[in-house]
Amino acid sequence: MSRSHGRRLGRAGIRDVAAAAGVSITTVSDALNGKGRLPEATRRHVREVADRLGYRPSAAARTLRTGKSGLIGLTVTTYGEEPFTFTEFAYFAEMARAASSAALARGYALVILPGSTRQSPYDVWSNVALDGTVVIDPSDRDPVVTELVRQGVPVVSDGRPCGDLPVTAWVDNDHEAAVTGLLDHLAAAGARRIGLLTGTSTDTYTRLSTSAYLRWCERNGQPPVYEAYPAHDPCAGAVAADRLLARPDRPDAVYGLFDPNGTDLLAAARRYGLRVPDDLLLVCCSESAVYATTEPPVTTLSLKPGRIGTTVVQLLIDAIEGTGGGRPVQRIMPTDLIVRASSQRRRPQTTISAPRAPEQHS
Amino acid sequence: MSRSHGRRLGRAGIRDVAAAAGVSITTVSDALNGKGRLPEATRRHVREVADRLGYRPSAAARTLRTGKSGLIGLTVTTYGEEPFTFTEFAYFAEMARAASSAALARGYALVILPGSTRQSPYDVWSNVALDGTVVIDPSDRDPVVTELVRQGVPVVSDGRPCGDLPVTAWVDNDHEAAVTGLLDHLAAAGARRIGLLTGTSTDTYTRLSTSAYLRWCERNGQPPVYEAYPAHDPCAGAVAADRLLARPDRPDAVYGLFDPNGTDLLAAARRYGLRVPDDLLLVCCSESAVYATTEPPVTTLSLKPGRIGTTVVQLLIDAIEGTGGGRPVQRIMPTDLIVRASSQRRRPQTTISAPRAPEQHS
DNA sequence: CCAGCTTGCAGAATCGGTTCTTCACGCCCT
DNA sequence: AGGGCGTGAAGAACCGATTCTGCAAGCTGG
Repeated sequence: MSRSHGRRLGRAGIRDVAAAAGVSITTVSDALNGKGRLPEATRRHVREVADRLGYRPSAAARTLRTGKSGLIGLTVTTYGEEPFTFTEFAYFAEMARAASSAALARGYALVILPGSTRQSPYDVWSNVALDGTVVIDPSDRDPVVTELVRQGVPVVSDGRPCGDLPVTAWVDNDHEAAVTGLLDHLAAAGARRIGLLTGTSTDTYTRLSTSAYLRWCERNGQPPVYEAYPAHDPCAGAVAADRLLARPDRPDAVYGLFDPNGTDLLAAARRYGLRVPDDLLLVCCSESAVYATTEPPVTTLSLKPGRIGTTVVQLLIDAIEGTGGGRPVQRIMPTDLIVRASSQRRRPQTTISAPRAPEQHS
Repeated sequence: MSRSHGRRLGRAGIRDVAAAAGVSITTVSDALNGKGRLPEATRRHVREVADRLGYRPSAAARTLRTGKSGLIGLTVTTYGEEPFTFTEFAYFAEMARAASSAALARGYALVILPGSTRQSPYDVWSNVALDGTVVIDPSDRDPVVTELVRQGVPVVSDGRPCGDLPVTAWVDNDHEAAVTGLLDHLAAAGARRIGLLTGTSTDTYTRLSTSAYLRWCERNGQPPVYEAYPAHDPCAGAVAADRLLARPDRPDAVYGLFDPNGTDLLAAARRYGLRVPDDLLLVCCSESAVYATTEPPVTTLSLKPGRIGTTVVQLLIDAIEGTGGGRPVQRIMPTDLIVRASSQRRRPQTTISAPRAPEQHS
């Protein structure tokens, strides 16, 4: 049974299968991969023997030979010490979930990698064979991206690349349209002075959203009222929310760019005795479901991270497999304004009904 | 400059470096890996040439030769169609973040893999070379785990394995102690009849928590009051919360086993005109920061997923590298009851205070 | 002066598949 | 009978590193 190969404990190689089936390794490979010219009988026989031996082809050997690993990198640009500090935790989680799902559906797996790279050629990045990489919020002249592209590895980014970063493709929301639409919505609900809670960092999301706000203010003859804070600091948000509502030119509506802004603003409003939505209209950008059940429920702008994750992966795999046509692609994805009580002057429905009325004796 | 190898666009191999440096490939390998007997001058020279050529060793080749890929699988048992449907979304996200971080710190990367496997030897699982795998909530006789162990791949699980699943090691919370402590806390706050919102599924978390509740009730002479619902259905939770508060033997305190239970119960309490915490004490198990800013803030039981993720990965890498002693290991991790207003009869502090106390992270 | 050790490096086997090339054989057709 | 063709399968190169073995030169000590 055992060949000269001396049977490494528990693993059968292709040579073992070949020997056991009485054929050559070429035949085994062809039979299992559906290639070559083999009668169905031989294929079946080989498959049976392989099954019996519990044969698993070596991923490393296949990758070495074919140059395809079936692995896709996923990385997010980080600001602090931690490999992953997400200001948009729910966003990232959902995006990663969808991306992973889409990749799996096409036979690829996602590898989570750090945003930075050590200079040495022996960091994690070069220790894993990647067919391509997804980069979330790439920074200007990102060294990882530059290096990957130099190596000929396709890179697709979530978020427009800053500067002249040479990504293969990118996907992003239409942030300007989203902010404009949202401000129009608030204005239609009666807002006269809309404030903004924004960030101090220079990523494209913050930049585009803020400039869209400023332009909207200009077009509508409203003086901008905003507070900026370092978005990666969880405590700073609450302070900034407080500051915004403490201003002498207190806004009568606020849009918060980041996920926790909604609860922070709600808390700040309570402290100042402001009723939402009566005294203050509220919208924030969030993927979190909790805003459906806050008191009052808060209108949110969803960036649809699931759709983004799926699209990013599709584009990347298309590029990897050469299915994508070839030229660089950019795709703009729609956002979704989920209107709830916090942004409507006149509450749609004040009587509270139970999901299943407990007593229905009328 | 170019050798017989015909310079594949953009990639330099070890042979190219050897040729350019005027040494053998053995010397290049040894110099770059700090092995062999080489004078520092030669090492430096080789490193410089390698840098100049932008040499990156092939991960596939190294993996094939050494048998180590530096890759760790991460998988979660799923219940529905989706590769990832998390009832405990925040839990999983934080756990994965910490696990990824810990792995990266030790030179490994995490690969996200589906919970199931297609029968064929050609699914994603066998297409990637794994040094080990982390399994979250493995089900009874999980085929993936069984197969991996058969292949000699170390497997560490988050959550006690059901049945006689042969994992290398596992990590879990002390769910019984957590529930008992939490119920004691509620009783100390004045609760006379504590209700439970639990799940219908049979995973160990649900099982252990529920049985701890039942035993506590028995010990304390309180009749159990609970409602169970399919935890993977987001809507069912709100209905179950409502049902629990609609019962004739309405509890004066409730513990919810799942993350959304807090907001659901808060909403249900509002519908029935119950004030929290005056008429109803509330605790739920959650990793979400939103409960710090709800009205009122809700006491939560944190399972400390960050710590679990870190520990799981440490144990796994120890097993991979043989550092771990060898024998199977199980580790019980503490939980953390974050006491807020919802579980204290007498509100600790009603006056308006500074924005928000920095919440303890992980 | 030479055995014996150390130092510095090269050769070649090896990991386990994929795939290109070759080849034997049987059959059909002329 | 023999050339051409189609079929089934084997041989061997190859992917790009790691690593074991070997060997020449230089040095030391008896």
